[in-house]
Amino acid sequence: MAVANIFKALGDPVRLEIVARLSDGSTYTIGRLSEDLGVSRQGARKQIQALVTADVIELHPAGRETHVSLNAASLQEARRFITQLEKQWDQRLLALKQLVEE
Amino acid sequence: MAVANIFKALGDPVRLEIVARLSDGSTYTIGRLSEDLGVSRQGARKQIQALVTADVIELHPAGRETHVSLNAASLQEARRFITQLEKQWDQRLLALKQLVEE
DNA sequence: ATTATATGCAACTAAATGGTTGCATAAATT
DNA sequence: AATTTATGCAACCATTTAGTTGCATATAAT
Repeated sequence: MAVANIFKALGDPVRLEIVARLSDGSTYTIGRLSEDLGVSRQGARKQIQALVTADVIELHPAGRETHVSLNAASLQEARRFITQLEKQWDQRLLALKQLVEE
Repeated sequence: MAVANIFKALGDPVRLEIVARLSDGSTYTIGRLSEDLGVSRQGARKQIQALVTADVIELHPAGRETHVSLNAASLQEARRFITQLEKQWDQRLLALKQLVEE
């Protein structure tokens, strides 16, 4: 289950906050992004790295700073997975309803 | 970020498999559900408990067995969260595109 | 009553996780 | 050239996690 890695990456308050910030499309440097997360810069950096490893965000070095951006494809994959589960669920409910109405 | 707990619950292969099975709407006992997951019954039971704690599934005791069912509301919450992020992302892309076209 | 089944509970282990601090270094600024 | 800034790397620590095994217990079947 490759998508489990994406969910896992989203399953931490600090990492989810990072992703939420990036989803506004702005460009952040690692330093900027690390502010106000309630952890040290290096603590934030580790979570950023976790998101990179899970392919949820990307790093783009530029001079002495590094820009961070979202990989929207991962979000999409996660959403599609859930949508698929919900679809099965809804179909089951429909089948049950029809059974009762007979 | 309450939704982080749901993502965390989905962020493990065994747990995600459990959720995927339950999404077909069938009723499983804990024992049935624990089969073929590649871990011991107690190992599976711990993951089931983790999903219960995260409010992703529910247990319904019945005699000597316990039935397990999905809480579709949690899935929906997770999906809606991602959808919201994607929305912001898409709006940003649109704004950038318009900027270029000027 | 005995046996089989479904489940629960507890102790234990190894590895992963989330966080820290300290120091190093490359790039930009003065 | 000296300083400031942005970042990286490594060691360390406490807690959580994912898994195990062993034993207990309540319900159902024979």
